[in-house]
Amino acid sequence: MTKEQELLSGAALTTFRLNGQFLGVAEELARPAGLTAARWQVLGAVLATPLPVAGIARAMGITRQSVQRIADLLVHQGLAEYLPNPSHRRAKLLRPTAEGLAAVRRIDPAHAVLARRLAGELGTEGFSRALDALRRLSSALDAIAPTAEAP
Amino acid sequence: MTKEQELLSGAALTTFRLNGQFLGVAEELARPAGLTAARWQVLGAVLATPLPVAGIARAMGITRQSVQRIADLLVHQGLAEYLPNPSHRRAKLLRPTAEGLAAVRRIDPAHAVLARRLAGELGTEGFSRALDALRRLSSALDAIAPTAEAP
DNA sequence: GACCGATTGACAGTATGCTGTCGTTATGAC
DNA sequence: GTCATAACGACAGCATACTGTCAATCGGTC
Repeated sequence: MTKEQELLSGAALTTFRLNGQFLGVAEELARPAGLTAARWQVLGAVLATPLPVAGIARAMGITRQSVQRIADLLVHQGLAEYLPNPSHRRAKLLRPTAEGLAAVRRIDPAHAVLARRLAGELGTEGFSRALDALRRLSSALDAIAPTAEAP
Repeated sequence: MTKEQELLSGAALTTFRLNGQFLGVAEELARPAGLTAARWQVLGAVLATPLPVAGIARAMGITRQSVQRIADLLVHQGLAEYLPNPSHRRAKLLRPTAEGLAAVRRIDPAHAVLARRLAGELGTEGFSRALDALRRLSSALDAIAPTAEAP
């Protein structure tokens, strides 16, 4: 195995692990608010401005179908609602309800505590550089592995 | 939201995206060899030395149940086999068959090409530093969020 | 104004990972 | 040597994400 291959495999494997770790803590943070990590994430995506399901999917980098499922659950749960979209009859806009907003806000304190602890481990500076590294890696993957989205 | 919270959310969100990207490329690489990303990963874990399912799970940082499922599929597919474990009657050791080894080797060339392209984007040095950042982040999460595994 | 391609939501099927629970097997304390 | 505890595999059920397919809608072209 070449050195580059070791780096690629290491990065992928570590990312898989990291994904599990972040998912775990997100799930823990969200549970007391009656949310799951995925629902928190979708709700978070429309906190600032309502978006259609496909738009949320693009913002999150996952498929519309996955977001659709979560969005329907959120609406059914009363944490979000669909608004008519003036510019597209089918693509209704998703927006959190008051209850949904309250749920997200309830997560905030524990989220802040965890963020502070992590920053304590890495140093705010190191934390910031780690995030940069993640973003660069993601961009590089986008650059070399076009997801068949290039028309 | 505090600055630390922005960093934590950004890191989590970017990791989720990165996970999807690495999973996607791994799936693409593995498919021509008749493997999936998960099967490739499990097979890769026992290339050097046979391990019981629970051992693989620990090495990969996921649950034994998930590994068990994949391992059974690999055995059923003829790509791996269970060996009697001298030191534990139930915990049979998983080992790739000749066919399993061949499948993994078939992935190698495309893997090398992709690794080289990614290294071209990031620079080998930058790639290496990115991997370090991933590992530090993972360790920091381990340090502050014990997965209830501390007796 | 009619047509064509792209976007969107709906629905079905599949892969992966998780939790929870149970019986079996090793390991260590006594 | 016995017994409690931990580790392990087996099985069931759930959450998330993906692919594939189809009909409805929108936007631009002619």
